[in-house]
Amino acid sequence: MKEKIKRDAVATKAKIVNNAIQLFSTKGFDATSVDEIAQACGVNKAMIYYYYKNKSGLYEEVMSTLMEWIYTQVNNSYEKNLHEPLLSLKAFIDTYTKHAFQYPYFPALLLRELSDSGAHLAEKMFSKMRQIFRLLSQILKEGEQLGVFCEVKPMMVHFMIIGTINLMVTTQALREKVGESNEENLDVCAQCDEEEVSAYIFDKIIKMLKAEK
Amino acid sequence: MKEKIKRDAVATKAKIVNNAIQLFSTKGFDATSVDEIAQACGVNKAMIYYYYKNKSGLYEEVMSTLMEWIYTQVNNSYEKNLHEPLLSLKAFIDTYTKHAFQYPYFPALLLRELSDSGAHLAEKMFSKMRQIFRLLSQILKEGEQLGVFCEVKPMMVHFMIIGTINLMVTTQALREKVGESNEENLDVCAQCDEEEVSAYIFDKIIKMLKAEK
DNA sequence: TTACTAACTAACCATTTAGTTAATTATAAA
DNA sequence: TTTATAATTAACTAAATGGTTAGTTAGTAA
Repeated sequence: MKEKIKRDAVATKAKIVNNAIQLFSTKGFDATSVDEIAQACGVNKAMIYYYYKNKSGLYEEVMSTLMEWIYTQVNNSYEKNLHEPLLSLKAFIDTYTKHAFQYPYFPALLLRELSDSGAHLAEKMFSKMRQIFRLLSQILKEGEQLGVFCEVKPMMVHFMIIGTINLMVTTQALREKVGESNEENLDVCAQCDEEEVSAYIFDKIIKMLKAEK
Repeated sequence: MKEKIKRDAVATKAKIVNNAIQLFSTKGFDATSVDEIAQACGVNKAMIYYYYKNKSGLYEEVMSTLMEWIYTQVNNSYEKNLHEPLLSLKAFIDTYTKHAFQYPYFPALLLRELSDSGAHLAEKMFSKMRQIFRLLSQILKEGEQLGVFCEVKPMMVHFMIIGTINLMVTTQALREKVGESNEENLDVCAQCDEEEVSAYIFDKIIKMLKAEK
């Protein structure tokens, strides 16, 4: 039988990325030290430099991976609802929301990167972003051609969707806290879960997209 | 006559905050060093610790100041358009957009703070955020009562507005770059300026808010 | 003129961090 | 079994950073 594996390059590398995803997407780039990542996955720090050029290299890998995941999921659900703009759009919003709730720090991370004009942003990930946007554009165009949607700026609609999700996800913990004390009658949607957020956004975006007769 | 002032505590403190605003809102918290701030305003580093408890203390001051500014401006334009939901909303969006374009890194900074559940967030600033939200809620409620707007979740509408602005501002440089090369026929709104962004968002939000008959 | 205080400086310290290196061990091919 | 190489480690460096401190001026009130 196979001896117990003491060395496994593939596994080690995977451990590094996974822990890096966890840490970067929880604390951000600067606040996460390489030592910390190494310790988190019980691997010597030098191993990180063995598998990746440097901290930024690892970071790029992390961001690319996360983006790749979104894209794959969004694309899958798109292909399941070909030429059905309403369903496609619903799936798009659902998928993005789900992913955002799973990695709540990702929006902040992304925004940070964008603020630097993509200075440290891997082109690989950058192109994935464009692909996602292209997909939504496609959905909107089809809807328009079928007379279901009115003419819009896809970029704006895209940002309305993911911008709202970003904020809902990011502020969730905060809103829950405020919701508890429930001072005044301010409704901060403290109880809103993933499905509700997704459904509400879809509902409002649809209203916005409704073709004028 | 008065001799030339060689020491001016008020001016020095002001210099520190102003440069800190500039740097923090351009590079973020971690990427900005205290030495850097001191150098930027030609003041000895120790002075920063003389006037502020520590780096975080200065940061809190900066964030509070920025929030205060938005609130004041938003509130002013609100009071100029009392009981005119449409005008109030327009002013709200205009003001927020203007501020965001002026401090393009602020959205990222804010999102970062929110991600930490406001761990490092000064309560002072936190309450300003709630005040801004309360103001929008008020506008929406009035619109509803006057039969101009339909019933909505203010929190969601709020996030749709500022979430979109955030992303438009943050990605501006990037979109301009992509717009130049203009590969494919993707419209990334590369030419959109402050006014256009503001107007488009207003237009779409209004459509979303239109009362059903 | 003296005494006092607020404003300011230069130098330093302790700690953290990204990144390196030289040595060591496991593994698989010869 | 030997050997080459891929994987791994401990220990290190150099630079940067937040924060401190001892001491110095400039302004002011008695």
